Amino acid sequence: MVRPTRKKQIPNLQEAIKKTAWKQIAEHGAPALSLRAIARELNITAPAIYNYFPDRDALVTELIIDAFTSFGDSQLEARDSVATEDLTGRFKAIGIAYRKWAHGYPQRYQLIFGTPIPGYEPPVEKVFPSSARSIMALFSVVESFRAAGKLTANTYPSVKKEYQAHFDLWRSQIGEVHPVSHFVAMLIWARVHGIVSLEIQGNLPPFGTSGDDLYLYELDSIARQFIKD
Amino acid sequence: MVRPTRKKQIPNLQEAIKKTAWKQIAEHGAPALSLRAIARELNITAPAIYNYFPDRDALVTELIIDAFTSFGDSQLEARDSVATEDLTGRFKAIGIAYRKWAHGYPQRYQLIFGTPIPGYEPPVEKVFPSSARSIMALFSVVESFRAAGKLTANTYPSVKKEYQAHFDLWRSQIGEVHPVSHFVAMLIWARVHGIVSLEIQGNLPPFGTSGDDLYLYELDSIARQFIKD
DNA sequence: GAATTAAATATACGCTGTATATTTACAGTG
DNA sequence: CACTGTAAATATACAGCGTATATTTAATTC
Repeated sequence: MVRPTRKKQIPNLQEAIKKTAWKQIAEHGAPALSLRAIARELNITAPAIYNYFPDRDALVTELIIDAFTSFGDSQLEARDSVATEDLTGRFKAIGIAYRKWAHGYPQRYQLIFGTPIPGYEPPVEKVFPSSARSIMALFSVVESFRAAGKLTANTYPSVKKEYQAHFDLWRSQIGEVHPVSHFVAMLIWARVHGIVSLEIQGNLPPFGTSGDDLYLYELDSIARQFIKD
Repeated sequence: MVRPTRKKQIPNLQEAIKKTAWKQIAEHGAPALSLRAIARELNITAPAIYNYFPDRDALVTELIIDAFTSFGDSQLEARDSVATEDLTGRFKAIGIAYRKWAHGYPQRYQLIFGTPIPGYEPPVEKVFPSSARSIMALFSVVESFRAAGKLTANTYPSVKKEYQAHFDLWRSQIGEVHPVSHFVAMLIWARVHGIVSLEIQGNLPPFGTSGDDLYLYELDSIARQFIKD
C-alpha cells in the first residue's frame, strides 16, 4: 500500500504536524524536535512531511510565528484588561503577563528568544510581523506615557544610520512612536528579558532569591525611573 | 596501520581536541560542534576522542569551564585595573568588560549563558566553581559599596527556603556577601545580561539603536539607582 | 473513461554520536 | 633480550537524523 485511502488519512495533516511538533517540544524540548519522530507519532513516513513544509526550518519558522502570536495575544489582552486611562496599571499588567507567559510556555519562550534549534536561523521578513505585534503592547503604553507628558526620560541616543531602515520598518509596523518612547521601551524590554531569560534557563534559582520578588522589584524600579506620577 | 608511531602522533591530544573544538565553534557556531569533524581535522578517527573524553557532553563541559575561566579572568582583570578606593570606577570597568568580552567571544557567551548544544545539560557541580568565580567580581564590588555605606538599597526579599542550600553554596564560594549585596548584584547582572544577550542573538539592532548607547545608558541607570555619591 | 495531479511510500545518501572488538606501540619485568 | 600487560589507536557497526529522488496510487478533472 503506497497511499492509504482518504478515510484512513489524518484530516488537516498540516495542523496535525504542527500540533505534534508542539507536543514533542513541550515534552522533550525544542532541540529534540525531529521530523522522523513526528512522522512516527502520526504513523506516516518522514518524507511525507515535505508535502506540507519544504524543510525542517520552514516548520520551525511556522512554530515561531505561532509562538509570537500566542505571546502577542497575551500581551495585548493584558494591556486591554486595564482601563485606557490607568497607564501605570497597564504597564504592570503587561509586565506581569510577560513573565507569566514565559513561565507557562518556557519552551516557546526559548524558541522565540533563545536559539535552541541547531542550525536554524529565523528568516526575519517572515517572523517580523508577528514579533513586532507581540512587543507592540509595551511600545504603545510607553508612547501613551510620553504623550501624556509622564515620561521622565527626554534624551535618547540617535538612531544609527545603518539601522535606520530597520527603525523605519518598526515604526511602520507599530505605528507612530516617538524615538524616546522607542528607546525607553527597548530598555524596559531588555530588563524584563534579562530576568526572565535567566530564570527560564535555570540560572537564577541558584542565587537563592525567588524570581517573583526579583521581578516585582524590577518592575517597580522601571516605573520609578521612567514614569512621573 | 592500526596505531601510528609516537613520532607521528599529536602531542597533548587532549588539548588539541579542545583547541580544534574552539576553532570550529568560532567558525561555525556551537551547535555545529561535531566529534567527527574534530577528528577529521586532526586526522584521527572519531572514537579516538573517547580516550580523552567519555562523551561529547564531557567535552562541552570542559569547554564551558574554559569559557567561564576566560570570562572570569576578564572580569577580575577589569576590576583590579582600577584603584580599590574608586568603587564607581571599578563598577564601570567590569560593566564595560562584560560586554566587551561577550562581543569578543559571542559563541562562548552563547555557550555559557544560552543553550546552543542540542541535548546538553551542564552538570552544575562541575561548572559551579568557574561560574561563581566569574561573577565574583561584580559581587565583590557591590559588597564593597555596601560596606562603605554607599548602597541605596536596604530592603531585599528573603531567601526562599528551597533555595537556601544554593544560596549558602554561593556564599561559601564567593566569600561573605551581605544578602542585600547579593540581591543587588543579581539585579545588575540580569540587566546587563538582558541587553547583551539580545545583542548577541541579533534581536537588538532591528530596533534601530546601537548597543553602545543603550548599554552605557543602562550602566548609568544602575549607578544612579543603587549607588550613593 | 482517460489523463492529470497530488499525496503518500520506498529507497538511499551522508551525516551524527557512540558501543564493541581488534590491533599494535610502548613500558615494565624476568 | 624476550615476554607480557596496558594504553591508545583503528576498524566496524548500529541507530538515529534531515532530506533528495523515484515510484506508486488515490482523487480530481476534462
